[in-house]
Amino acid sequence: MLSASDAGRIGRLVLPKKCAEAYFPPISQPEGLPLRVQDSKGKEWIFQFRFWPNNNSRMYVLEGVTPCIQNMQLQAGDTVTFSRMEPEGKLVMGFRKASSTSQSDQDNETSQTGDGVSANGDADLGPSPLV
DNA sequence: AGCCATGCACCG
DNA sequence: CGGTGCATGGCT
Repeated sequence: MLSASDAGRIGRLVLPKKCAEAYFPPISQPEGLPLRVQDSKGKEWIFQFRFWPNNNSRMYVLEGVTPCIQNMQLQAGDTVTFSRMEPEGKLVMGFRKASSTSQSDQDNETSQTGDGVSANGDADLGPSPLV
């Protein structure tokens, strides 16, 4: 879910650590990687996926999200979802409006391979290995 | 004890 | 003066 700072004009979106390490490629350098993500309209966005050192851990952040957020008219409280299409590894994104009164559910139904998320055989091994 | 949202200091 | 990168505080 987008926070005020996520939706603000800073252009940075803080990513939950668990989500980042589960659905995005592992990165060992703070600069991270440029990610190509496709939305439900087929439009493609490029985000810089990186992290900041925080305490003894990391804070994962998506940079360059402002054009996407503006194009989708997202605001704080709205929910953004990411999924990985296997085996392509293609990233797709969807969003759900926070307006509880008007159920503007979008959900991304690309109906491509139909495989939502998997290809993760190391579920119960603990934290993802780094470097 | 750790995470995450945000404040903020330093650097251009 | 604005942004990046980080630290801190609130909260779980």
